[in-house]
Amino acid sequence: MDEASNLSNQADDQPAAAPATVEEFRTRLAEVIDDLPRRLRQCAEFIAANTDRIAVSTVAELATGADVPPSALMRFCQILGFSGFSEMQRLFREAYSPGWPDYSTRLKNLKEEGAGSPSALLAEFIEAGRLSLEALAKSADEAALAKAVALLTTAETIHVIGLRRAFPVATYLAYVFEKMAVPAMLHDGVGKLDHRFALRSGDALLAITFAPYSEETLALAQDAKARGLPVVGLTDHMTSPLVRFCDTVVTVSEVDFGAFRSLSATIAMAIALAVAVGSARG
Amino acid sequence: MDEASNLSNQADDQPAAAPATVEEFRTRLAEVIDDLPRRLRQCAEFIAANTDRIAVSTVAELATGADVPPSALMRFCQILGFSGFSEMQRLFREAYSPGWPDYSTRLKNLKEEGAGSPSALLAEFIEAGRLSLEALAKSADEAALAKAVALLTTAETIHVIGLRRAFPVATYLAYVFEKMAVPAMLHDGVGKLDHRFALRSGDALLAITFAPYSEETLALAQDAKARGLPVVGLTDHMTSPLVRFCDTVVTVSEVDFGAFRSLSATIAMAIALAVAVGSARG
DNA sequence: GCAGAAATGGAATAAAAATTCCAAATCCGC
DNA sequence: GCGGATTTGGAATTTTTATTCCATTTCTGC
Repeated sequence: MDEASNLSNQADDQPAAAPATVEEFRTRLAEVIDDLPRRLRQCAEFIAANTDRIAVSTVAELATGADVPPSALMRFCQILGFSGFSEMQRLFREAYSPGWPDYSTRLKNLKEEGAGSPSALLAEFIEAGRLSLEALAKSADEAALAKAVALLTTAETIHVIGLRRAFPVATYLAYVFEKMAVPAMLHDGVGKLDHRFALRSGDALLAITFAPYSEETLALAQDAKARGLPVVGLTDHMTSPLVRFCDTVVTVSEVDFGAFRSLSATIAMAIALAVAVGSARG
Repeated sequence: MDEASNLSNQADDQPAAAPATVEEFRTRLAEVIDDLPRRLRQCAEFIAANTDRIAVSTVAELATGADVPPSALMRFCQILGFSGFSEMQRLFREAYSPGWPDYSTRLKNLKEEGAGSPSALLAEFIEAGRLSLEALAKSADEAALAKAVALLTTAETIHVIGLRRAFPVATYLAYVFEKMAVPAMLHDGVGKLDHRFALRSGDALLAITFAPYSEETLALAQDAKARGLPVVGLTDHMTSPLVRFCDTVVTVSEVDFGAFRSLSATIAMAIALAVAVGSARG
């Protein structure tokens, strides 16, 4: 085929499937950006840095911004698989979510529904989650996190335990490890089996517990410690009883609303830990 | 002055100052909405409820949405003080701020700071969580949430299902229901038992799934629906396959970073739902 | 530095959108 | 229910915007 002889690996010899989501769009953009001629790369770079303006701009405006003629921008849209600019813009217009009314106004509105209404509760939990995340951003102990990653990276199997309120965190960790092909075992307490003998030399334990601390979690951590296995703790405070069984402790404090916590910060910390371990293991 | 004798207090006798900010716009809208003839009021109401779409829609689209002819919408823009629709749209296009993060820039920064450093990852997940929570605050559908609460409040036993990525959410819901003494059953898929016959008349199902949607969750929802039980869905998009089996759907979209999502917004929504149901049941 | 291929800029054209205008319908005070 | 004023719907018009096309320039391999 003669059309196949031009350029190298991208889509001008195929029917060209247009990205259907913003995510696909970004992937496609990243794929092509490196082997694009000068003007088209200018388009790509400008678009990558101003994706948010596609929905509300005209071809001419974007072309001016990228400092290219409109026709170059049109060609760029087609290379990405769209029939033209309009089709690309439609994607962003549909995906668009408004930047206003701004967050605090909207929270106020939600709360005005009346105390105890579902909307008001939602607003409270959103707020609690956000405060927790902000607190974590300020207080995270980078050294402890780095050490935890190091310990878990060299482990053969990672054992994860977290019960009651910590259980969702443990299950999410198990999910992420699974996806990243890291050997991991979730200790879920089904059938009151503690599976303590599944912890073998060379393994490590990642224990998660918050006040009021679970007996079972503490017991497993103690056992692992006694057998000389590395133990990483994820808990709420340095005074937690878990601390004394751990080689490294990562603390996360959640702002709670009523009797329940949002878990936002805890989960953010947990994924960061898991993904860092997954990447380090290759 | 004869022009001054028509209508009462609004601007058709003045040179008509167009609102210069979104806030002024809202004030003006509130001022005029009450003494507007039928069609124009329809415009005003639709615009008030969909202000966020002005920046990304055409006259025809908005007119269709408000169920008025385009000319009515034009007149409406002029009553508000704009020369026409375009001028009004410009206000919103300029005020617009992006609803999604600028990934390419961020990913670049991350690479420069040393890819996958645990702290950098943590910062990313914190940011993703924060954005998700803000997006939830802006986009939450209060009516759907209220309806979901109502359905679950009258149910005898609440059945909760959510697998894979949704599993942490399901377990947290189960935990909250347990703490609030709400009869609930978590369908966890242990032993590949689907426990579908545990759903009895008078019960309700709360199904949680995100793309790529779990077969098992969809199957259970379908089964419940077929048997006439109320089904509440918690999913990522109105186009989710779960939607067609549900009586009410609550959607939450998470900003993801890399392949993983923070779950912050989803969990905030889930707790709000659970606590609202728990309180309503007394 | 030459031939062929690819890329580019800008003018021409097509498509889509906004805006105006006016005849018909509706409302309102008497 | 009559006459004047207001409101309405939709077709016609104008303006803006997207898209195509092609002559000119710039690369690339020899």
